[in-house]
Amino acid sequence: MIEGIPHPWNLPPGEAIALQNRLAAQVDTQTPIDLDNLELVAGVDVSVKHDVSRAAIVILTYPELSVIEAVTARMPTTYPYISGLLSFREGPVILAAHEKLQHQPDAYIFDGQGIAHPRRIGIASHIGLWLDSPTIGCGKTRLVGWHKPVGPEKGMYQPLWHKGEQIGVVLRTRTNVKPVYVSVGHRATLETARELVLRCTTRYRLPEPIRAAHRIAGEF
DNA sequence: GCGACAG
DNA sequence: ATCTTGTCGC
Repeated sequence: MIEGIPHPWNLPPGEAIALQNRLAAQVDTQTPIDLDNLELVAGVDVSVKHDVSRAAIVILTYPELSVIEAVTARMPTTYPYISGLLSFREGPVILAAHEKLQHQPDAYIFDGQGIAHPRRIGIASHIGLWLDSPTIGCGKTRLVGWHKPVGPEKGMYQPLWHKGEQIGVVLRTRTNVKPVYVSVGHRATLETARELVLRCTTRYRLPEPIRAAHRIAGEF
């Protein structure tokens, strides 16, 4: 049972923040993702052009990382971009795309944060709760938190801290290339989240599921 | 008041 | 996110 879900998405900032504070308590950061029996991984991304949001969800086999399904959805962009409230802007179009999915992935990797968020409920956590599924946040830049310098080689990482707690890791996915921000979305542990992101990364900075989703979300 | 601020 | 070409470095 998940209290507070479903809920409306077009909430004024003040109410959106109050909702986040209620939902954050229900995010599961203790259940490991079963990497040994993982078969399908999904990548989620949204592009916005001329007030039209386009979401893409791509399903890849694991560990081969071959794309076997890709769905998209588009709708007018209504909610403004407000730092900390990204899920209210991109959530609806992501869920619309999700309804078209034929396969059921074992885990989703989002372009954005999980609990590495001021109220511990970034877009990956919020959508993870809504779908009651394992999700991981993998952002290209930092929203909140601080960290020591990350070693230069692929696989090295540093804890990401915020208000005395570890909210994620800053992970080097490619040697000598700017690291990414990995955090638990929902129904995952930080260790399994970091491991999956790394295992889904080949020769580029971003993990394949996100690259594939980004590519498709940006198409015409 | 000043600076920060996912996509 | 989006506006936008070439260019430096491994």
